[in-house]
Amino acid sequence: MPELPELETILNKIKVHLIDNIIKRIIVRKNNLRYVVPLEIINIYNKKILNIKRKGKYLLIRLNHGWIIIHLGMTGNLFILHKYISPTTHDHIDIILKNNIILRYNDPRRFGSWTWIKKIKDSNLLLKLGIEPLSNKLSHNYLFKKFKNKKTYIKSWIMNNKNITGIGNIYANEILFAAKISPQRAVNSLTKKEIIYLIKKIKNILQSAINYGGTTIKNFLQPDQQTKGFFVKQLSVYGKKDQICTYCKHKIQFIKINQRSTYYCKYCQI
DNA sequence: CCTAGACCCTGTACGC
DNA sequence: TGCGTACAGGGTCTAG
Repeated sequence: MPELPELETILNKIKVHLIDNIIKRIIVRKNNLRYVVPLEIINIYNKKILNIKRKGKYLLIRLNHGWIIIHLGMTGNLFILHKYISPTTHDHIDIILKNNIILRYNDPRRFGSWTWIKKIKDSNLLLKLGIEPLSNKLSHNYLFKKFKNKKTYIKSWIMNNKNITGIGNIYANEILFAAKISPQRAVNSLTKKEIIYLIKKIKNILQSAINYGGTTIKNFLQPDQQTKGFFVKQLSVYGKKDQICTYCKHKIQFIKINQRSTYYCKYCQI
C-alpha cells in the first residue's frame, strides 16, 4: 500500500501529536509481523518522543535511548485515536501517549515491521537505502552514472529502494507514463534529455500525490481514519487495463514486470 | 555483482 | 450462495 506520498501524509498528520509527547507504554497484541517486535519496543515506559521523520518508506521515531523504525509493508496503517476504542482483528500495536492519545497500528497482512535500533548507523535496513527522490541528490549526473552499462528495466530500477527510496508500484507506473518512457526500457538506453525529463516527472508526481494526501486504492486512510488519499483521481494508467489513454485514445496495456502489475500506453511511452 | 522466482500473510474480487 | 483461484500498494532470500 504505502509509498512515499502516503508515508509523508501519515507523518504530517501524526507528528503534531507525537513530538515532545511522552509514550506511557506500548501495547503489542501480535508480535509476529515481518520481524518479531523486539523487547526494546515492548518495554518502553515513560519515554519522551524527541522527533519523528521519514526515510524512504520508513518512519523513524526518536527517543533519547534509540529509535523505533516502522515500515508499513503492503497493508500497514497508522491512526491517531483521541480516546480508547476497542481494537479490531488487525490492530496489532498501540502507542499510548501521555494525554491518552493513541497511535494505533493496523496491518492485515503483517508485511510491515517495527524494529529498534540504538543508532542510525547501526541499521542495516536504513544504510542500504538509496537517495531521496525529492532531494537535490536526484540529479542527471547521479542517474547517468548509475545507468551506465546496466540493462535493468527502468521500472524495476526506480522501484528498487537501494537506488531511489520511496517509489512503489503505483507511482512507478504513473511516473513512467508522465515521462513518456516505456517501463521495459533498459536504463542504459536513456538519453540525457530523457533522464532530465524523468527526474522532473518523479518529483512532480510524488509532490502532487503528497498534495492530494496520497492514493487510496483499497484500504489506505489518513491517520484520522476517515480521509482517503485523493490522488487516486489523478491516476493515468495504474489499474486502468484496457481503458483509454487520455492522450492517444489507445488502450492501456497490462503486463507483469518482476511479478508486479505494470500499466502503460505503448503509443505514448517509447 | 545481477536477475528471476518463491515466499511471507490476509482480504477481495471474480468466474463457475 | 458457495467455492476455488488469482491477485494486491512491500521486501527478503535463494538459486543460478
